[in-house]
Parts: sequence; structure tokens; C-alpha cells
Amino acid sequence: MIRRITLKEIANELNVSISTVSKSLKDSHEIGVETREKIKAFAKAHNYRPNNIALSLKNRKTKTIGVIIPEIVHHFFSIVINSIEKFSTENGYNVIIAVSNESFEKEVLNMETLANGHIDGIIMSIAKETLKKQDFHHIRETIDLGIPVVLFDRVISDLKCDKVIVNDKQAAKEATQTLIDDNRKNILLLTSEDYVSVGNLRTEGYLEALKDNDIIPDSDLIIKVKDKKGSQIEMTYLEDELEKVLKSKKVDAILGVNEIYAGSALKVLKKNKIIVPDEISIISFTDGVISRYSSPSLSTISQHGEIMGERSAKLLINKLTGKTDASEFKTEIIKCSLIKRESS
Amino acid sequence: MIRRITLKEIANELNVSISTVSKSLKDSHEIGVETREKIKAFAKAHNYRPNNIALSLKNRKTKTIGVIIPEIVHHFFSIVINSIEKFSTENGYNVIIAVSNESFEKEVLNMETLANGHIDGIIMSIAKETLKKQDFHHIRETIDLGIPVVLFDRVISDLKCDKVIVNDKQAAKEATQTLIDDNRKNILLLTSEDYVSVGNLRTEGYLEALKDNDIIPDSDLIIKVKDKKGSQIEMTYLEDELEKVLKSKKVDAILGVNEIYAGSALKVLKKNKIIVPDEISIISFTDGVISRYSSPSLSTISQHGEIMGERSAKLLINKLTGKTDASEFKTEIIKCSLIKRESS
DNA sequence: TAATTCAACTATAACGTTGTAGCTAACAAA
DNA sequence: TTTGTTAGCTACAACGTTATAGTTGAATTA
Repeated sequence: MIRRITLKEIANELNVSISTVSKSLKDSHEIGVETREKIKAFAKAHNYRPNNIALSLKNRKTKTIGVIIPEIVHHFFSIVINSIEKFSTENGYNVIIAVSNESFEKEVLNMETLANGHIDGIIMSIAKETLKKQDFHHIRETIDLGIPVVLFDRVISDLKCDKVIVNDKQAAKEATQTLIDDNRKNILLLTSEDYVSVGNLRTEGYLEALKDNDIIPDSDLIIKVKDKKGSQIEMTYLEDELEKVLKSKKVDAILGVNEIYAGSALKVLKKNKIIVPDEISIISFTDGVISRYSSPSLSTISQHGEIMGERSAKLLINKLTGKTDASEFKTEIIKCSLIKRESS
Repeated sequence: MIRRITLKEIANELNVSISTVSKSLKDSHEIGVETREKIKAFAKAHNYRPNNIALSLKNRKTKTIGVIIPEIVHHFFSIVINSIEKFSTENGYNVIIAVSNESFEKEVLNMETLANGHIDGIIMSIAKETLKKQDFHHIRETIDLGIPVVLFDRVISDLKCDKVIVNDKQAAKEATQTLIDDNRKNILLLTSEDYVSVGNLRTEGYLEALKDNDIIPDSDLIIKVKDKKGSQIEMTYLEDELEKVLKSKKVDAILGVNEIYAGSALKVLKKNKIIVPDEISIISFTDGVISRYSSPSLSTISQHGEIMGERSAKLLINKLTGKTDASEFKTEIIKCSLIKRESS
């Protein structure tokens, strides 16, 4: 085990001062060429690497970004992280991951740890429980501490930070319109509970499309999936509810606010021998792996996680490097796109 | 924007020395009760938080773990990360993520950055390209620097570090045996190229099962999927090859070394109107989301990513906290289990 | 009364850097 | 000879913390 050599050790070995070593390695002209070269050679031979922690302390910069997300095992979020990591690394930043597991308490804890720790800024998507509680003091406090925050996907408007969102409402509206244009008028919506901003926006888009086409919304055709911890219960609820509706109402299309809802719906339809897309066509948000490998494959609305991740990272790094003003906040809107597959 | 208060500032405000403040906050009996309480109250009122970077510098500990993985957008790896993050957080450690993207060069770069940076130890799964090159100098150097490393899943044996692996060979053998017991003798294997240790071990298990049952392996029934960057090309290759074999050979079962291969195979079978599991049954490694939502759902071999992640983190943290000896290395083997679904 | 003990604090060094200011010897200019 | 300039270095402080080794003044003991 070879401990990393320090400036002090080099200085002692070569009988010069620490300053001389530091300056030589920075190729400062204050130091004579001969000494400088000798020191550089010695440092190289001993594989000198500056101690980044000492530098962080001195410069008050860690070159590390904290990311807080509700889940990792989730296609959309993992794509976003991947993209954040990629862009950050390219720009000399490391990425610390913290998972809130959709819990308010864990999110607050995560924020505390990150804000006290080795990070320069935070990128986050807010936990469902936090959205329900409407308590954002932890985010405000972090911002007040001078730590820049970027919110993505699940966002709240009155925070002084950059935001990256998707045109959820518009995308849901357009998807619904596509179904209507295909002569489907009895569209069932699989959505989440109201406090989840994105689910809500998508529901609004759906309703607006119906209204534009003079279709009276039927509340029986809107299934709000109860948010239980442990996704299995959640899915059983969805499946039971859906089966009930299918028996009592005419349904010729389904719009799902995410891939898992749509995938589960597909299972129910198959079980009831309903042919997709002939009898019921499906469009779903989240362009993930389920959509591609299910059969029939699902038409989806892609939220472009890569772009979201990259934009978020870019916004944050621009703040950190002073490229954008600290008190000027942007909201970037990413356009969703409809990917047509077999289910519609 | 309120900058964090420091010991020095508290000391100045209260006209005591920095040492007094530090000791008071640690509840040291060296300091009189009255002063101590006054300082604690002041610190609390001003929301004092110790500067973790300064502490890291002093203690030579960052309380952060680096994780290097080949991919994030991948069911197995995301489960492992999730589990590492969970266990680490519970034990007071943060997690930095770095992605190698299966590239040797990026992996080396990641290691360099992490080893110079804010981490106490590393958990990693080796990139395919690194396995192909058989160049592990970066891992050796990190270990030589006294930074403990834990390898998981994709492992090489002659490194001085802890390892967590799966009983790949045995699991593949058992899965193959299950198929044979079901009277399937013409089992096609979808595997990766030889240098990927896990693919290799799974192939070995497959071959051993055949041998045990006196079935002569047919090299036409072993498709080694060429590893191309960009998974789409890879999949087209797999689909074309598989279709060729199905036309020329009798096949009554498929064993896939991962879920994506099996999912793609299922698409090919469906296209060719071959009924699963009646005509061909399928078992696949990786118990992910594709398996559950495909139709028929796939029987899979679960590698228990949660357990792998937790064990890896536990091994590392035990090293970091001195609970296990620095020069004593364990290899933990996680048992896979077969999850039976519709495809077999 | 002088020595001893002790409570309650403070000073200092160290972790590894860097930037600013300061020093020294050699040489040039007046 | 004195002063000034410069090259080439060193010292010091600071980033925020903690552990070790002092220091001080008052109370206790012999």
C-alpha cells in the first residue's frame, strides 16, 4: 500500500519549500526552469495527485452534483440519471445519488445530508408524498444556503430555481385527439391521484381533448390508481377496477399516464380476450422497455429522459460555473413525442 | 442567502476560543456547564452544521462510496445500485455513481477520478471491454493505494478484494435440467461472447446439463450474440440468427442468458407463429420488468440484485469501519432462484 | 505561607492546498 | 558607494475542524 505523496513530502525530499513545489507544478515563472523541471519530474515519478478534498476546502467547490430521485429502478428516472451522469462527467463533475423512495421524510433527510456535504448543487424530482404534503421547506432552505437547485419532471412553480418539465398537458391532449381521430370515443384514462402534478396535467389534457370534441367525460372512465407503498397492491387495485369498468361500460381506447399502468391494463385485456388494438387501442406515457417488449407493443409518449437529464445538468452547471446569473431562473419545456407501435 | 456559520464565527460572537466552541458542541466536560449550554444554544439557533469537507480532510474519511457500473438503464444494475444506496445511507455513507458504458477507457477514467476524489472505497462491476482486454491495472493500482474495492457480478479472481457473485453455472445447469425434465432435448442457447465471464459460466452450466443427460451439444444451437455498441444492432443480429436456426433445426426450448435476449426471441417466435410454451418453452436469466409484462410472461432466473447490492455494500463498509481485516478477502456466492411463469 | 491540585479555558499543530507578501543575493545604474 | 531592480525562492495565512498540550487563577492542602 503506497499512500499518495503530498506537496510537503516532495518539498522535504528535494529541500525546497512547499510553495516552490506548488508553484512548480503549476508551471509558474516565479520558479527557475531547472528547479521547476526537477520538481515536475519527481512529482511525476511518484505519481503525485493533488488532494481534492484539500482543494474543495480551499476553493469551496467540490465539483460534485447531488441528485435526489424518487426511485432508481424505474425506466424514466434511470434514463435521466444516466444522462445527468454523462453530461456531468463530460464537464468535470461527479454525481452523488440519493433516493427518496417517494417518501417525504427520506427526501428531507437526503437534502440535509447533501446540503451539508460534498456537493455544489442539486438536481431533483420531488417525491409523491412531498407533493401531497405540499411542504417544501427543505428545498427552500437549501436554496437559501446558496446551493443552486434544479427541479425536473415533478416540479412546483413558486421556488427560486431552474426547472425542466415536459409539456404533459399538451401531449395528453394530442394523444387523446389521436384516439378520437381514430374514431374512438369511449376513452378510459388510467391516471394517478391528483396531487401528483404530472398525472394531474395529463388528466387535464385528456379532459380538454374530450371537450374540444364535444364528448362528455364519464367519471367512471377515469381510474385514479391509489398510491400504495409496494407496487404490487397498486397493480391489483388497477386490475380489479379496470375489469369492473370493462364489464359495465363500453370502452374502445385506453390512455395510461405511465407504462406500468398500460402494461397491467394489457394483461387484463388479454385475460378477458379483448383484442388490442382492434377492440381497444392503447396509448401510454413513458417510453420504456415494457412498451417495446409487450405484445402487442405499446404506442407511447416519450418524455425524452435523456434530454431532461442533460438540460437539468446543463442548467445546474451553468449556475455553478457562473455562466448564468445566480438570481435568474429558467423553466425549460421539453416536447413529448408520440411513438406509434402496435397498440394503436 | 445565509452562509453556514463556522466555529470561528461562533467563537468570535461569544468571545471564547474556537477550541471551547468545538468542545462544547461535543459536550466535553472540560468546558463548564454554563458556557457549554450557552454555546450549544447559540449554535442551534444559528443552525450550525459542521463542515464535512473540513472533517474529511482531517479524518481522511469522506463517508462516501464510489460505484462504477457498466450501465444504469438496465434492470439488474439499477436494482443493485438501489440496494447499495439503501444500505449505504442506512450506515451513514453517500454513494457516487460512475458509468463505464462497457468501455475500458471510461472505466479507467472513472477509477482515476474516484480514487483521487471524495471516496473511501469502490464497488464495481467490470465493463465488457475490460474483460475482453484482460487489463486490470487500474483496479490493482486503486487497491495498492489502500482504497478497498468490492467486485460484484462480473468479477476476476486474482485481485486482492472482496467479491460477490452468483452461482451462474449451477443455475444455468439447473434451468437446463428443468427443460430436459420437461422432455425438451433440443435446447437453443442465447448467450454472449466468451470473454463475458457470466455468459461463459452460464454456457458451461448449459453444456454440463446436456452432458449429464447424454445429449450431444449442437453448435448450431448456440447463438453467441455479437457485442455491438448500440443495442439495436445487437438485437437485429440475434433475431436474424435465431430465425435462421428455427428454419433449419428442431428447437423445443430456449435458454437466454438475459432478459433482453429472451424478449427478442419471443418476438421472433411470435412473428413465426410458434406458440410458447407449447412448441418452444423459454427460460431466461435476469428477472426484470420485460419478463413480467411480456406475454406469455417469461420464466426467469433471478440473480437477486438486492442481495448482491446489500452484500457488496456490507463487505465494503465492514472494511472501511475496520470490522474486517484489511488483508482478508471474502467471496460471497448468492444463489439464483428459478421463477416459473408462463413461458415454461 | 508555600506548594499542590484542579476546573475552565486557550494556543497550537495538523489535515493538503494556494495566493500574497516578504526575503535574499546578485547585478545594474547613478 | 549607495540605491534600485530583479530572479528565485520562502513564509504565512487561510479554508474549518479536532486533539494535544499548554495556561490561568482560585481553592485546597501541608
